[in-house]
Amino acid sequence: MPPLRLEEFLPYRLNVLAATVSESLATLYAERYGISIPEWRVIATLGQFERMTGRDIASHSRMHKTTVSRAAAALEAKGWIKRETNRADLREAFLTLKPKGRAVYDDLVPRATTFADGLLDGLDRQERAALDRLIGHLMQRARRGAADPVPETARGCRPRRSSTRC
Amino acid sequence: MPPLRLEEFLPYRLNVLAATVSESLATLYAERYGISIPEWRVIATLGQFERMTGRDIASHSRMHKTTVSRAAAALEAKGWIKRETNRADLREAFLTLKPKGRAVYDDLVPRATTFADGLLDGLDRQERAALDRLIGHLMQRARRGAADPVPETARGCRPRRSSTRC
DNA sequence: GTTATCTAGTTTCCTCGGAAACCAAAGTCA
DNA sequence: TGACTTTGGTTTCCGAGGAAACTAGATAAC
Repeated sequence: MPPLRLEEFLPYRLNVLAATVSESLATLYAERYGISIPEWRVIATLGQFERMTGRDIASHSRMHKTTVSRAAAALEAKGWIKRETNRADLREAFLTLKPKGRAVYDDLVPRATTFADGLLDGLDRQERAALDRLIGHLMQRARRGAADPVPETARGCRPRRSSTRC
Repeated sequence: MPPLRLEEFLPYRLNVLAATVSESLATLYAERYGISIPEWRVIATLGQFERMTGRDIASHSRMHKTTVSRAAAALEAKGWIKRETNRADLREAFLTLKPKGRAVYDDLVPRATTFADGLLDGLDRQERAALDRLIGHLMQRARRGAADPVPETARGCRPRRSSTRC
């Protein structure tokens, strides 16, 4: 049996890549405003949609609801976002950016965009399109549990854990 | 200024992709042997190189040395790996798989390979080659700090943290 | 040779964030 | 109406792992 070469193993490579990119990008958020990535994601989501409940932010940004809850609490404490209880459903609250939060968003977005552009630098249109499609493809496969033959009954409560993946 | 669409933001997509893939794959390791990903990486590295020091495992698998230390301790406690102090340098120890560890490796490798193949399923040769090159390209750009114009002096001690990235 | 620096590896401390429990408000069904 | 369930959100608890401190051995400088 040929040994597995870890450095060529796709899940491993994807993970190292994502970690490297994130590490580099997190520096940008952290060193300018001292915000965490969950906080950035909440800001980014609110910047994009104006007004959202925690539940919707969680589903759109693919974060755990507790993560969103904590990030939102931190942002509210800083006075960057506003929380308004929904009169029609008292369980939930609409979150919106306050001017200070909007200012942070407006400052970070071009930097984030520049960063992402830097990653793509040197790739032509076809390659960028290919990247786009490939990520979509892999995402879809990964979501379907890839090659796992696990019956439906065993699904639905995957163990979540670990930041160092693969 | 156009708002940033988080779901199209490359670092975010890479991170969600890596997280999804890892989550799915981690199930495979965990449900068969109850091992963590750091443990898997140590096993995979030793399966590939036979005999390595903790330092080398850390650098090859891109894990923090404390993570390797703990994973190795756990594997040693299970009797899956053997630790032999290097007589020529008493600080370090060579790690090797013991038969039980080798058996786990031999069982997991084909499953991991099948999983990775499942991700690539439906892609032709060109697309697979493109994926390979694109990951390499992005990796290289990300490592160079992408588009950050930060002077050299400020580098070298990036803040590390957070598993939910971007 | 002795002192200072460096390095492999472990341990301690602390933060992050997921799981599970929990709370309060809806929704459902009799 | 009242029990049971479901859902948005928070809190409590705990495990993972990075930072920093530490140990012990190696290397360099003098």
